[in-house]
Amino acid sequence: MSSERYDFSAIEKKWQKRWFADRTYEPDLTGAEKPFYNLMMFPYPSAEGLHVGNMYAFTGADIYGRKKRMEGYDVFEPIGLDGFGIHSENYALKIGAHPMKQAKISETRFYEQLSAIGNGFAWEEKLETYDPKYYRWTQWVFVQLWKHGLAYRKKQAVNWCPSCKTVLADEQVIAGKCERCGSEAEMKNLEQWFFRITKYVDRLLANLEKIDWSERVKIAQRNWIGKSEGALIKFSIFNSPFSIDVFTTRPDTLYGATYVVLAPEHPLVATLPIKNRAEVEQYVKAAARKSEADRIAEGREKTGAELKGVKAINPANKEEIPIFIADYVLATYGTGAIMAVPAHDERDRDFARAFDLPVSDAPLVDGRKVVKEVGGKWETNFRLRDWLISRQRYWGVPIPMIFCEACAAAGKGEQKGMPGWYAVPEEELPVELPYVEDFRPKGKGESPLASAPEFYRAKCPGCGADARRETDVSDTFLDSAWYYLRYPSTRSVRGEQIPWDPAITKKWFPVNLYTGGAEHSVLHLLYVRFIAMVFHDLGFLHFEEPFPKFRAHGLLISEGAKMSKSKGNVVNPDEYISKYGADVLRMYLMFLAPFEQGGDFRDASIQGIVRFLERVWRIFQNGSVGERDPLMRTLHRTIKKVTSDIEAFQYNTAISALMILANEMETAGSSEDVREAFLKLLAPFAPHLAEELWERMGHTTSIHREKWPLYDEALVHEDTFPLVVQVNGRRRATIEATRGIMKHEAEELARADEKVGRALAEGEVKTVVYVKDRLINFVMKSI
RNA sequence: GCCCAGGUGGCGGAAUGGUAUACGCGCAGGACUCAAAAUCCUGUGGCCGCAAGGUCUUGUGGGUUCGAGUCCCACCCUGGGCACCA
Repeated sequence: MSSERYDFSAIEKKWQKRWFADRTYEPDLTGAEKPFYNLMMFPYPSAEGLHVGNMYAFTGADIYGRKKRMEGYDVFEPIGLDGFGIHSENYALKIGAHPMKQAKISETRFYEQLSAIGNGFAWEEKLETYDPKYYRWTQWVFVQLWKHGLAYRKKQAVNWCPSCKTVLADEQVIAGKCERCGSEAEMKNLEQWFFRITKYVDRLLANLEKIDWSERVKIAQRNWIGKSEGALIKFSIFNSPFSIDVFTTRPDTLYGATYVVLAPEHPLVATLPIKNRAEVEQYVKAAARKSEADRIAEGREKTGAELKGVKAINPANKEEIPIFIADYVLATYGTGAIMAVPAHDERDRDFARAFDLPVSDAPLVDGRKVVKEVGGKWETNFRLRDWLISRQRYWGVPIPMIFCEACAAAGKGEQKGMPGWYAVPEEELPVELPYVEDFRPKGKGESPLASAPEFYRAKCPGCGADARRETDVSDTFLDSAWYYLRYPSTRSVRGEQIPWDPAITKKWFPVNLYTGGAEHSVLHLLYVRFIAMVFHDLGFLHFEEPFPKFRAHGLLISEGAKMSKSKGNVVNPDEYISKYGADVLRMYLMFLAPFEQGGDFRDASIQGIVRFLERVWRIFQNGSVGERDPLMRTLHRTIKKVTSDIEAFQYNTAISALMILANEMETAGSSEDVREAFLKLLAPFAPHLAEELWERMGHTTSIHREKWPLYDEALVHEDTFPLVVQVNGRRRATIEATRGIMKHEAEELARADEKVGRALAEGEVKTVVYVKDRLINFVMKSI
């Protein structure tokens, strides 16, 4: 018996090096016969390094991919860095570094860490979003949207983060706060670039029914899209040519509408002949100053102002009713005006109470009929708004647009309604982000690039006159909205001339499995679907849903709370990898709870996995027992369980099954066959150890390219089963019985049991329920 | 307020409507050791009992069923998401 120690550190380093040199995880991108694209959300290297939560996510995805590879698929598991954008820039600001230099440092660090976790990454196809070779195509994506009328510029009230000093998309404002830094977002009226995601709203919603995604993520997208069906009803204004269109989902309450409310920003406010103009304008101004957060902080007490001198007419009962403006009505939803029904709507009731308005007790009517009677029109509204792309920051993809004063004055331009604006010609891409010493956000609604004349000076692509480049950069979520399309084409010869190679794309898409965090439900996962639909419609992609199967992993918490630096409970994987090894950490993370559930990281129980892998090591140090094998049935049961558990992302129970098998191998001994099969089952979870023991068994090729074991259904069960005998549903005995016995045989066996006999003697048997190969239940008459 | 997910031993968790508590952690006792660590063995939900055994137990209360952690109804609690969207 050898007593060689399990030197995980040497073993893991050895195999990581060998796999890389042997290109073990590099599929043949052009010739693969059974492509399987196993994609995981790439990390943003914003902080000190990889988070144990990243490792949790990557390991879970990798296990699935490793099994697929062993099932004969050509698995492609790429990795990269989402290193452009506010998160990386904020980190650079915090540590006083320049983001362009810091990116290189973070890159080295992240790639080192990502190498150490033992995933089957296809390193040759890695990409970084801040690489001009990559963002050249991000700009190209922008240009395509522009050319097809899906990118436009518009002045409107937008979210502004006073700390990040930039505008934000609606999706990046969480409960009134900036998604990145947590500052309260303000509203500002600014001219910005938008993507017309709302054009795709119907498909974004309808396709959710067709894709296999974690249900909670689908629900989040549905809520965010916020479809509601209702009616558009016209309220004319007494003695006036004007009228107000309102949107309501409850036309059946029309008789109870006792006043009308406009959003403070509603255009009619300026037009109507209002008597108390000064008072109204004061309210409009006050409302404009308020941030979302302010409004929430006020406890939603209703404020507003009556528009004196005008009255609206309820089209149902022809009554004259007052008109108000109030900030509880949003300018950006519906028509920016509502009919108020204080009897049926809580918000209207609150407002009516604050302003002492009468509440009507008019009964409900048939909504369909009343809409017809008053000449209303059925309409569907969505809460989803267009995607705000501009950011007044430095560290991002420059928006590839040029504005020409001369053309604007002459009304010339590339797109209707956008005089003076031209896309940078595609052959001139990328518009490279220049190194700028003072990259800090300025807070004046302009990017730092607006202070760099050598950057913004350009010639107009239309007329050749001196013109000015757009100086804002694009939202980071644009970088990640198409990255998955680039991976397989990064090394393609044609990848120099086109963003994604059509032949390779046809072969590898759509992505077979996408794994990532649920926190991106309405951010990344919505944008990426939108961009895919656009390129599908433009004929560049053969699919419109990029990820037919998506699984959200659970959240890994620590000490009962979400890991965060301020709480000081962030777990760094490095120390665990150096102390226990990547295989132990991988298995520990996967063992603590179901993958889709997440769990609490406690190092106390990591010892169980340490013991397990050391036991496995020990088993393989001892010789095998030869041909006759007592473990065949346990083995086949384990193969079945591990196979189906991996498919269902239930890695915790798969590991438990492996433990049971290993325990039996240690006590009963195991043959070569059992050992080989065991190592294969272990390989996705502990790839280094499995590979090492595989080699020591005399194999010269990688276990990760071996065939996944198959089970024999006939061997999954024992010949006997424990027959549970119940009397009135209470267990009285357990008898070893032959599988497949008939009811009368089981009954005979059961009656022969002394305790059962005693229980049956107490009454008369009414019925006997027999569940094959499981239990028999005597139901007594007395009950 | 609305929408999800969940509530099971001291802890993480396991259970196609069919032996609740698999697997692991922890704990207790034992073996090995001069000793410790490591390892191995045994035990480990509560209550009653010397024991055999009995009995109760999956957030609470009802229901369906021969049989409910699992299905139905009501409620309580925790975590997450959305939130003045008409």
